[in-house]
Amino acid sequence: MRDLDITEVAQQSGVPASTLRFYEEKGLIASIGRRGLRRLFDPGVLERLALIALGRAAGFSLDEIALMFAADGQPRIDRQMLAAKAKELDRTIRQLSAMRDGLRHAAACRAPSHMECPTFRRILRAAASGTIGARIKRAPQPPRN
Amino acid sequence: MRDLDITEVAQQSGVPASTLRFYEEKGLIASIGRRGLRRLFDPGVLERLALIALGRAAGFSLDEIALMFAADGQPRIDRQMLAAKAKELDRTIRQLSAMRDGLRHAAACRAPSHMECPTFRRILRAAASGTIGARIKRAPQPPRN
DNA sequence: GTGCCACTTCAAGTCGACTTGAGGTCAAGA
DNA sequence: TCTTGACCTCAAGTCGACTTGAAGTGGCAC
Repeated sequence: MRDLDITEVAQQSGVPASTLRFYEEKGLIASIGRRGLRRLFDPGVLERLALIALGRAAGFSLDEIALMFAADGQPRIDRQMLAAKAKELDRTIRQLSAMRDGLRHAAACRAPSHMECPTFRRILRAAASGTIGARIKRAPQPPRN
Repeated sequence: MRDLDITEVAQQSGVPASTLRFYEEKGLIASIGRRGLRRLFDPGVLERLALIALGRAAGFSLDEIALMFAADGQPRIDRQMLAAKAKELDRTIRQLSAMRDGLRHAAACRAPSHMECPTFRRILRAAASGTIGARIKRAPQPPRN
């Protein structure tokens, strides 16, 4: 398979060219040359982009993902790191599940106002004691377009 | 219960004073007066802050949360909106669960490199087809301090 | 040979939710 | 009365992941 220019990579990966340039600048991907000004990429970049997408979806920052690639360019992913992230995700999932159940109840509840619903007030207390004043990081979001 | 000044609200809610000022400016909370320069709040602001924390934890933006309070200051929460958010959360939860399972496997897998593990490659393909090029919103995160 | 146009670089802007800093004010204690 | 120090305002900065805009360049079709 021959080299791909940035537009082809963008098309095949769904990642905008501006993002590819940004990723290159960050050291997440590397171009193997130029045709004129135009960057050329090894087809392997597609797998790499998939790996990056995977990491992002799992909640890793770009900087963390960058660390997962050793100097030789081979992914060198720390199993402890993965386990830790899995645990973190699990905690998040349990929180979100509780929240979802609460929302569902609140949506279905027949109390005239949510403030009169005991379940809602219970959730509220939980939020007040646990989540209040805590920094929030959000879950996957639909594309902007 | 008597009125609280901003420091008391901060202490009792765990929300920094700077954030309280910010929320007031955004119209999420209201002070009921001043003692000198110092803001005074009705104790009910604590419940309101809990409600805001709850909304944030459920993934609502501050602007969305602001809309949930009618002009009279009473929460007027649309049940459809709650149901929609519950559904959205559920989708997120399922995605995160898949990701967690994948991470767990990758962490435990004995293949010499992740790239040689079929399960890992399957997850990778999923990420490539679904998540690649999609905007990400992250899940709850520990406080910064 | 020449024009087009998609690429290039680099700097700056965006978004959301706050935080930080400089300079000002005022209630309360000594 | 005077000092202290915690609050005040308003503007600007931060963080992460990109996007956007202006100005430049070079391969390719004609």
